Amino acid sequence: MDETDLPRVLQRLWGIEGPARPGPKPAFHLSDIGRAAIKLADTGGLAAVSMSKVAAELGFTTMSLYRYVDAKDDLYVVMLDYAFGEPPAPDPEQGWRERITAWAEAFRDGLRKHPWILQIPLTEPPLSPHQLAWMESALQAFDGTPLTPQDRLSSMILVNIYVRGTVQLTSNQLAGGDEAKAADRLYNQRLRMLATPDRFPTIAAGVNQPDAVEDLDVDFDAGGFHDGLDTVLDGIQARIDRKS
Amino acid sequence: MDETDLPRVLQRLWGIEGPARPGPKPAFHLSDIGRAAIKLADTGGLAAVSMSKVAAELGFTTMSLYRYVDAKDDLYVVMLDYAFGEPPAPDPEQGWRERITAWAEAFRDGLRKHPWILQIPLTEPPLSPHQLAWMESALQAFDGTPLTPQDRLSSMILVNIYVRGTVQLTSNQLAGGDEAKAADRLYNQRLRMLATPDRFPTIAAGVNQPDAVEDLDVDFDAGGFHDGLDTVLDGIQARIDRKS
DNA sequence: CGCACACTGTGTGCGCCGTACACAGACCAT
DNA sequence: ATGGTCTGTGTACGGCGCACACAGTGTGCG
Repeated sequence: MDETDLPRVLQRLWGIEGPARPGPKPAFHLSDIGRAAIKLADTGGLAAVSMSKVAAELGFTTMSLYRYVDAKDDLYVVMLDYAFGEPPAPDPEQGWRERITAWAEAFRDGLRKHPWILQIPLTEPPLSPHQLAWMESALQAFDGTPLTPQDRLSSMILVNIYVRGTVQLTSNQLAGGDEAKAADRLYNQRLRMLATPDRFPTIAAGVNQPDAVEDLDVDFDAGGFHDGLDTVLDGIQARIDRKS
Repeated sequence: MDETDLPRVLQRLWGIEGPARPGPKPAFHLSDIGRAAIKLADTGGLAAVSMSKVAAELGFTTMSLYRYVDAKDDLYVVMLDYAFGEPPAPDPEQGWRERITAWAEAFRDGLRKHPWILQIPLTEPPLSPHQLAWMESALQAFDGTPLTPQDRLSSMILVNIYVRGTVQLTSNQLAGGDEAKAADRLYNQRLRMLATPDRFPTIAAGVNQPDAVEDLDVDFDAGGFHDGLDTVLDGIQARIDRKS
């Protein structure tokens, strides 16, 4: 029940600080670490984030970071919290479907902007300030529906999972346009070669059909994201209908 | 178009081997590497899988692995392929919904058995033999529906994403029963502490309501998995209804 | 007012990682 | 038989996360 049972990083992220203490004042702040690490990850991927690189970015030594962060995993927590920033405010004049769609788009945009987020192994449920803010924002989208709090939570998780999954599938080749199209063509070509009709009849039928030129993945970048999202939302709609 | 444009690991996984060549015979096989690595990962997580550990498990030197695998990432490909094994055969007497449900359960069980799978950063679309077999199995579940091949692919991806997401959320605390319940209680307790009603009214309302004892995550272990899956399938059902 | 001491950032060093590269021996095509 | 290629091995390098000892700093207490 005491707030001290929180991990130290979370305490610091929430601004829960003990009273003034003896010793020199800290030379920088957790947010500096977060900013530096995010900058590195945005340009070089998560692999480019190391304690020494972050420290060098700040102009300090590697070990100095450990005064702010207990371990590398804590650094990830900090990065996640600062990378998301503030969620969009739900528009009370819209329906739940438009609201959660807007939330999903904002979430997707955030993940596209910081693709390394999906490489971070998620070990704990979200508890940092901005993560809770996004959670709150998603839950508010279901205001006015007959869904129970538990239902709203499940629905939010469903949309969350959907966005994470689709972005992960499409962000493999992060460059848009031509490069993605080429990768897609290569994949279909390889599928056509490997998925022989005897062992993989359905795949072969899908990939060899003459009407659609190319399949898979890339479509999620265009309208595919909304198509899939609509499918998920249709499922939630069915749950709503059942309640009322 | 030539099969040689495949990555070497995939060639080997598919059994595409060149003709007999001079030089000593290989002392072991890709499958040995896969088995050893999976054994290590099952007991110690993905972090316990290193080139040297896998080599030691086989009784060879670290560098010998590089005769079979070009880099660490290739090792992951091998592990994935052998970890999944053969997918369940779709029962032709069942409807699409039961078939895809059975597939999702089998997939979930596989992920639960090898939790490290979700820690592997997926960099390429699936092309290994067993992965294609699972893909084929899922697509066959939609036989008899009016869905186009593209629709079936999207639907499969949707279910795939759902299973991956839910298992990832629940496998944080892998031990079942008491431990998971304790972690859930702790999480709710922390939420209650941090999600103040002024800034997080909806979260607070959900977590403070008196009727349900605890929320989140754990429910996915029990019936929650099927609830969420049914929601997704309801969405696919809506798509089917629209087609016919 | 001064001082004890908790706390700051620093330096050194350890063990582990992935893997590049040179090498000696094993084996098949000729 | 033998040439050439592939095998597994040994050594080495740079980078990683982090434990630990250290000197300097600044506050609260006597």
